[in-house]
Amino acid sequence: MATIKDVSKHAGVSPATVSRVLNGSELVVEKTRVKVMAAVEALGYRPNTLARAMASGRSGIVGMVVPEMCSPIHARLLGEAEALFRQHKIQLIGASGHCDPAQEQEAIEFLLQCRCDALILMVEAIDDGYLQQLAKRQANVVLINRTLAGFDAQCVTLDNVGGSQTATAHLIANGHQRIGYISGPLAKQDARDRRSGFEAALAQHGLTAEPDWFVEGDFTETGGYEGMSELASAQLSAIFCGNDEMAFGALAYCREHNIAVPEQVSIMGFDDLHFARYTFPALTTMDFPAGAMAIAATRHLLRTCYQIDIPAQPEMAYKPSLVVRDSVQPR
Amino acid sequence: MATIKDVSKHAGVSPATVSRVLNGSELVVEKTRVKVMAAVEALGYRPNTLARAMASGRSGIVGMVVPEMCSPIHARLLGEAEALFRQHKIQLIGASGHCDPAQEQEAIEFLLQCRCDALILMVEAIDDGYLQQLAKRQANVVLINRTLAGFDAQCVTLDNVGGSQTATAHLIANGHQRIGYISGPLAKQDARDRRSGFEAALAQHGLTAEPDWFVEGDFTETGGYEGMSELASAQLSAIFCGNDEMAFGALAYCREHNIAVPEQVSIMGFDDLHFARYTFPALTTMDFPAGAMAIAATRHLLRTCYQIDIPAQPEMAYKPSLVVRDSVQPR
DNA sequence: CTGTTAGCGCCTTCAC
DNA sequence: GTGAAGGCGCTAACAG
Repeated sequence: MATIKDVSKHAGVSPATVSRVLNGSELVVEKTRVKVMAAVEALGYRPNTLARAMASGRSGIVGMVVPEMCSPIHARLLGEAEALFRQHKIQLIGASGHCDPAQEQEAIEFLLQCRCDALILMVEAIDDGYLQQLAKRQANVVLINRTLAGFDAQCVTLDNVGGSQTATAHLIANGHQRIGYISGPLAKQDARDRRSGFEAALAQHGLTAEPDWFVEGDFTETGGYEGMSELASAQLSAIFCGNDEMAFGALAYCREHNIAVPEQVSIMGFDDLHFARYTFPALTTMDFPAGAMAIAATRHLLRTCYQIDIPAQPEMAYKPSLVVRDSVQPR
Repeated sequence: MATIKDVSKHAGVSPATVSRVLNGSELVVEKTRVKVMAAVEALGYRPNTLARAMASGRSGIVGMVVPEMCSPIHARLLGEAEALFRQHKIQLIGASGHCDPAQEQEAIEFLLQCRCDALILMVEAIDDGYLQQLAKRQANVVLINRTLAGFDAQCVTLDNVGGSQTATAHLIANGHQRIGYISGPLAKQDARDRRSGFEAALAQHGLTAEPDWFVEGDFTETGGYEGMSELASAQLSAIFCGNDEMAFGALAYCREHNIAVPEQVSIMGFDDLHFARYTFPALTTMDFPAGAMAIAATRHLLRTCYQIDIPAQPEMAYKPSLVVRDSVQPR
């Protein structure tokens, strides 16, 4: 593969000049630039990103850690960020943390070794202390769905508590009083937040959270299915699931056991996965604007780390909005 | 950030020795190794992947191009490959080609500039000539879902024709004779293959493909929905959709228009997306073993490119298998 | 076993 | 405007 030296020989100039042309320096006379470009064409030369990064101290690489690359919501985050970064010739590299502190840390260290210019982290298991240390080593860090003392400007957050309250209020407004809750794993902050929003809304309307109507799931369809099976005998009029995937599982359980949704029981999800509109009945849920959040994180970095001039300051705090479909009906 | 030189000074040895220790060379006496490791610890030293790549001519990076990072099947491919590569300390970087020749080429060039050791390509729009050229520049290329003359050993394929035949045969075995087909965009090879498998199976059973019962969709839910609307009046007893997403759309249409599935019309999908089991009725479909295929591609590269000793030669040619659920019933 | 010497391909001062 | 020289951090011969 041709190097900058080959090009310089072919064009009869010095490597430095080739470098200037390639980097758009204005200090090159038109005639030379043409000569150089011709040589580049002729040799099919491609600059070596690695060498460029070494010499300039800037890799043009951004690392991103998500819990699971193949979960729909995380894939969306990755996809949106990648597309936008690539428009600016920046490479996004993704790694998964699997909600495990060791694996999250390993992923981050891995990315750091690649000398990423910046990091976008959606990590849930790793402790604050580590992240605080990290911020000292690498200033360009954006956190998704997590807040950290002293880093407000670098956190793209979703108001899980508020979203959950809105959802619960919608249930209550529809006349539901006996509302069950299938939670995500309480080891996760967002699961805790969504739960507390639920309970806050209940309290606000003079209802109390019955421990028997609560089950801790795992954010998967299977967890939702099993959660529903535990709640089935409690004569509840509505079930709020901590995410859509569990709602899908709950719906599957109901169908298999001839529990009519929404006639016998209303079901509410959270996330508004693409698929939510294709369940039967179509799922009423809260919208998690993952795409917008990924773009916000990306734009923030484009501005602060790459000094690319993007008009407006991206919104960093997001609120889920209610998506009304068919799985919740008035009681 | 500490460099190998800092470590060598701190340990009182040469940089080369530090390098040896870090790379597990056996030519280092235990005492030195301990000294070095202590220095590494003390300084919190992390080798610079970029520099290492430059010096060794091996980046430890594999690039992967998929059509869309956020499509479920492609996210799965990425996720599985990433997980397996990372076990071997190899970084996978993903890019999306969006089924557009220019974008696919751009993605590949981008990856090439990062000096990836190998490439896993799921590209559909780019022409054979380009890939053949590419194979000359970079020997370690694995193609997913595409065959290329002279590169059989590096293609992980799915038998779309055969899978489609199996599916169609299942429909026919269930007494269906008036079978509609909602196809993927015929610009894509897999869409064409699936269609021709369908028609071959029809012919094999003495049936002919009615042009009026065929509609070209776009592999999305919306496309399936619209396709179904076109076919709704044709009195068909079964509809075969080119992929699950279109089947989801078709199911949605039926539900909205009170067409009972499978009583009035059976619906068959293709891919077996995770969600297929959560539709109503649960979707009968063909399994696209994306995870296994990603792992096959990864293992192939681990063997051929990284000389990592993995017991068995991975299977490179996959056949979809029938997944019977509830959306297809005997006529 | 360990240190020394060269680069890997590029960018970036500094002179000219 | 352009060229020469040095160095980014590391590995890979080659000596010893």
